[in-house]
Amino acid sequence: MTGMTSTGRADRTVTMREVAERAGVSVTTVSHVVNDKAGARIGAEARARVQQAVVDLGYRPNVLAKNLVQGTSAFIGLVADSIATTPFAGQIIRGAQEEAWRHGHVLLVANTEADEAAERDALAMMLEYKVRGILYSTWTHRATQLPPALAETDHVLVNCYAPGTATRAVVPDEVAGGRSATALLLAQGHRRIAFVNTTSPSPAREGRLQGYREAHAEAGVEVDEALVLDASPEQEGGYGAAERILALGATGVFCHNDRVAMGLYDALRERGLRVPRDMAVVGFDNQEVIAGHLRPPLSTVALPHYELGAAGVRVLLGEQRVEPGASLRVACPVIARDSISAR
Amino acid sequence: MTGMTSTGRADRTVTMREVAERAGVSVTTVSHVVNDKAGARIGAEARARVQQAVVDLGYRPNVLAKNLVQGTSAFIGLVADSIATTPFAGQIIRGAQEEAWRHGHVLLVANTEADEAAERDALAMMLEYKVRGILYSTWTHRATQLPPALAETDHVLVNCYAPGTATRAVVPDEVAGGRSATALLLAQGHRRIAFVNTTSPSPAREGRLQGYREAHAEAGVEVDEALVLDASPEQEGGYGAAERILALGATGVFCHNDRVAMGLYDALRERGLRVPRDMAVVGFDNQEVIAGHLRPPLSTVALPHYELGAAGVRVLLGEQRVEPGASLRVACPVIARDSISAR
DNA sequence: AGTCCCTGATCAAACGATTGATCACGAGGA
DNA sequence: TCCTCGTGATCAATCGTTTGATCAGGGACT
Repeated sequence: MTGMTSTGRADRTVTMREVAERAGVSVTTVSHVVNDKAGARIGAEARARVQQAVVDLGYRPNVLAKNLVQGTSAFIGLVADSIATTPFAGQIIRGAQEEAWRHGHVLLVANTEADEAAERDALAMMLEYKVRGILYSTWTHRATQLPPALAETDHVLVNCYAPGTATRAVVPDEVAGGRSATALLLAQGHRRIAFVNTTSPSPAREGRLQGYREAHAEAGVEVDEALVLDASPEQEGGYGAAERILALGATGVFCHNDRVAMGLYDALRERGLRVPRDMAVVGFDNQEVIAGHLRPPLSTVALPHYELGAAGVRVLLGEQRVEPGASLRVACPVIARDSISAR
Repeated sequence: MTGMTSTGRADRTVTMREVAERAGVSVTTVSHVVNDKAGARIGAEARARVQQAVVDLGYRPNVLAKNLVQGTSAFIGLVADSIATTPFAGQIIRGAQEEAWRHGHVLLVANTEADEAAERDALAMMLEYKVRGILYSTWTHRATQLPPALAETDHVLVNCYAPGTATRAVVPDEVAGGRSATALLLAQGHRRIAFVNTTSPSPAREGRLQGYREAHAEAGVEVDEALVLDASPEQEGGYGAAERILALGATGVFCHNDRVAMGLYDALRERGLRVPRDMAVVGFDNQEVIAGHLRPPLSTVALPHYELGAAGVRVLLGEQRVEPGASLRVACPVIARDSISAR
């Protein structure tokens, strides 16, 4: 426990008692000084001696001991079904971590890769660490079932929701996002706007479609249902949808996501068509690696992953109120680039 | 501390003493049963009573208390200069987290976004939690300076290194990676292979170039230095390099990364050229969103981010030995797709 | 001189576990 | 009958803090 490591560093851990001895005071006094305890009466001289001893010895308080006696921990658990299969899931973590940090809390992360046993273990571990609460998040926005252990502590759902329960959730506002994306094209004067939706049922599919319709309604433009297509939500889907889109006489396309848009770009280019002159394109997700660097850069709507994580923490800590069973909808910001009007 | 929350869940935390009382035994006995303590003599009957009490009460051991008395914590700190600016930094976290988990440890993550104050805070927090050690990681593979606080505990560098120190590091094997990428093209019979390197000095730049040379040497092919170009390491760089590459009469290109390759694809397509018929292309990074979904899918070399994180943990825990001051080089796997030979 | 009240600091009991030492007791051996 | 030994379980100290209660020693006031 004590001694030198292979790298020659002393790893003796300095305790409060040692500080007290060196400063010639009691541990109580040290505690008071270190924590700047309000209402504690410490003489200027003793205070100085303690502070000196702290730096001399390189004392670091032991948070675990502190937590133990205070009965509170500053841990927040984050369980994710997949940390990094997708680029932006990381942003949820980052948002949660930074927000937790701001409130003096520490994030305990576990990725379960949708493995039920791993999930059970992760939850058990978090409960053993007496977390203040748990954020349960999924990679895609979707409905989910809650593991029973979650009931043992406070919890908030992030990027998912549990229908029919009293659980609070934080999710992206798909409808408003779809509306924004469509409005972007409508504002450029487009009237025949194709929507390449995903084939898989999800809040994103339903929500963005509804947004597409609402935007048309707001602009007083009738929707031609034939313009709404389905395609697999990847480059291949967009590539394959090009033919149909062109046949429909659309002048603008709202793609379910940026990858679909990327595939569509390829297909258009192969036909000698230019974006946005021959076809205006809007994506969804703002997947940095893609959207910002296509030719021309893609207009899109961002999924607020960072904000989802951060808001989740705020809800958990009671900083932001959400009714039991309700979902907090986080706005999806519009990122306008050159794919809708040449500059 | 005790009571009902807004979600109607009891958050009373059950202690070992309560289990002991219900089972009619001492806490010592409970401890022995719960931990399956070898050498402890417990009668079958008492053991059963304890186990029953544990499930009845829903007891969860308090790890913090356990750590305190045992003087060890199961925490490993991971400080990253940027968790999610890049898609794959998340993989380092995932690798570290899962490997830590496998060894019964828990990861404490902090992202500092290259902010020195944040970094100091993060390190302080980790030291206060009495971490077993710290993984210090950077987003790009590069040399770095170590913050002083790192010396207070055991540590390993991940994806970076500190020249002139005794610190151990885990980094990708850039040279071997560059060699593999080039060999892929050489094996297809290409003899004039352009290399679009990055403009910014880095181990990646130097290493991959060296690998490019070594592969040629191994194949007995002379390198025409004119074939080695520099370009900004993004889509734009690849797009802009196309002209020069074509002028050089190259039949294959090794791009510094997948994004460069993506830009090059665009430029080639605009000229009516096909990959790989007219030009074979190899990337680097295996950035999933891009490489797997270009047309045709891009052959590339993967950066082993997951492995870097996992290996970092193993080195820290002494599972894998690395000499002080040395770097463990992790292989970069080749991902062969259709961009080098049509199928 | 006695009382009251600050001020500055210490005492000692927690917190929830682990663990070496100890104990009660009945069986087996001499 | 006495001693030893093995079994099953408990005692009590400990880990590094926090915190309400307590204390010593002066003034200031009556």
